Amino acid sequence: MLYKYFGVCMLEIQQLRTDLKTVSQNLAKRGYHFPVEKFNSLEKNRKTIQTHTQELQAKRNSVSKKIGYAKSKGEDIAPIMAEVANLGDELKQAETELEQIQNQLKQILLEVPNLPHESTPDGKSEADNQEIRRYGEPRQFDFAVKDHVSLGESLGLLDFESAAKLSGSRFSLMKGGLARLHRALTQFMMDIQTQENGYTEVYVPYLVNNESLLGTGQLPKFSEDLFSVYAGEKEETDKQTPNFHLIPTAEVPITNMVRDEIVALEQLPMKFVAHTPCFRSEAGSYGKDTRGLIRQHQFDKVELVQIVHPQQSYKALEQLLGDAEKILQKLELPYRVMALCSGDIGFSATKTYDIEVWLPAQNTYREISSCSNCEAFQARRMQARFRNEKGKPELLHTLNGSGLAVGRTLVAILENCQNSDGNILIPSALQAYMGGIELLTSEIK
RNA sequence: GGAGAGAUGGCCGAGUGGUCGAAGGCGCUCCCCUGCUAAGGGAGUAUAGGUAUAAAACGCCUAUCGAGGGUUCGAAUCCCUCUCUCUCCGCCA
Repeated sequence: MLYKYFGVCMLEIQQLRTDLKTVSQNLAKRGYHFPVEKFNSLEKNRKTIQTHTQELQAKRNSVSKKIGYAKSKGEDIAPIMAEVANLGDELKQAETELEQIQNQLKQILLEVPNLPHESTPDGKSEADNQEIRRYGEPRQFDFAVKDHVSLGESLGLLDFESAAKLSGSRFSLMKGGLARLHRALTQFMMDIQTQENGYTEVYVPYLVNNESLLGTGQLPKFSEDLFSVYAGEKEETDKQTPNFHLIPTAEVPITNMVRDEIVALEQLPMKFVAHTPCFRSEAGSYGKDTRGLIRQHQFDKVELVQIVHPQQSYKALEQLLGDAEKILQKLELPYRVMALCSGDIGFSATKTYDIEVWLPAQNTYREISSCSNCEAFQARRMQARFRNEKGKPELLHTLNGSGLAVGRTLVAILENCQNSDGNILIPSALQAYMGGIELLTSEIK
């Protein structure tokens, strides 16, 4: 296991060793400063210690073989034994040293984000993201628009007070037609993705272990964003390490399906969709989107994951994006597609498109989906491979995207489809999922 | 929760202290043979890391038989802990 660690780093360890300059320059584009000096000195040490350790191991192995051989011939083994008298201690010390240094390297490498793809625009923040296209025209209202909170509350269908009583801030409680609309939306999204876009529906665990989160890149760096779960009654002192974490996105369980697997070429591409709740601590977002359903500790999402041949991943990204867009098109909600800049893409991504839906009450577009190609970044961490054309194991490429965030879609429907009387016109694509109801009012059970 | 059984390469499966990285089979690749088809013969076929190199191939070395520790000159094999799977009993939506 000692030598397995480099499998978990972000890049080929070879690339880091031979072309560190380019790598750190690329990382700088996304605002990450690779600790070059520290890495180099650790690497130098690693090299010396590893060589030394392996020499000692080789010696031990050859001497042990000699002993076995001599013994089988009935020869005296005492002189050979003397030869290796203190080899054991020396070896153990070297192995320990090596392990320590490997661990230090591993710690550094696990926190290194993915390299931005060449097509990812350079930039520092959200402000530098590039608009790719727009769909639909924001509707012109001849009355003062309400935001989704006032709409929901005045209909008596959205109850933040109860949610706060039950759980606290950043939770919500929906009733009647609104709760049904929420359910209808998820069904609608799932049906489109499975029946029209070719995704296979999966039902996944909502509690996952550390390895899974390490695999997709949420750990070790972003543990403060997660909710932890400690099973059963435990002593306080045991509570250091959680048994599970609640998933922040279904990307984690779905993508990890291929962790430590070698899949057959014919199985590619793999396309999965799941509807799950997502749980995020939203640490560090104090004061941001405090009103309404936009930023919650718990929200539902329909998640798309593709596991593909490396040569296909950018084509797959465009396809995945289109699959997510289709939902908004069918719901007739105006949106735009943004290419995130190097400073704004997520830890595991090389390239990310955000879909932003029009919210009239905020008079702006807000993120409703994020579609990313992670190339081999997650696959390397997960040791997720396929057997390529030459029969050799090769790292897969993984992609994920929301198709869509259900709560935010609900917000968009409320705000975009509101009438002057505060009732909501249900998009025609959803009416079948609402038992034919066309207008959302306070009356619906 | 109680009692038992198990985890070995892409797959199946042998292996209870020494030249075992692992028999045999299946699958796969290449070659030969056979006028098709089927069958047969031969060779090859794990992964990762290190070393060397401009880079690679070959070679050499190291690690890996669920995971982690221990015993030993030497562990797939013995001991301990954990995880997972299976069977039976109990409990349970």
